[in-house]
Amino acid sequence: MKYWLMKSEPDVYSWSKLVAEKRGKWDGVRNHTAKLNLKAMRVGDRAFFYHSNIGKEIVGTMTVVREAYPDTSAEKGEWFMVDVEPLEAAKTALPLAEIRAIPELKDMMLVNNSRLSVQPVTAAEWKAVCRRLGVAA
DNA sequence: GCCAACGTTGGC
DNA sequence: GCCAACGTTGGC
Repeated sequence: MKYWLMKSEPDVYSWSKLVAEKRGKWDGVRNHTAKLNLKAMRVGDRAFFYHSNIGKEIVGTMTVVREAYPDTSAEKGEWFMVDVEPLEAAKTALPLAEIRAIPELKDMMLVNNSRLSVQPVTAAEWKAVCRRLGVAA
């Protein structure tokens, strides 16, 4: 099983929206590196939901329920989307500023390449973040 | 195929 | 609202 972090601006698509829908379509990714990460996802992989711009914090965990298929929102080009389901809401959201301050998380891509919207997370990072969120790893 | 100019993302 | 970092576009 692999671990990921996926970003969304909450006024576009938020954690609460995903929870309300129970199953969400992660579309709109228009970056090739992010696309490669989407295509590498397998059913059962875990992902953090990160609110960019507003909040700037990790708010919950998700699982991948459908692997990459053509993004229906793309007008041109070959883009992909996956389906996800929420697993657990963070008891305490973990803000970017705190992530930066935690030594074992300072190498997260979120810290060093904040613009990549779909990024891999190591098993160690997954565990450390889950502990801080107060959710099962 | 290089690189300058421009646009976008996203933290501050 | 500003600006740095990164991607993309387009002229050569």
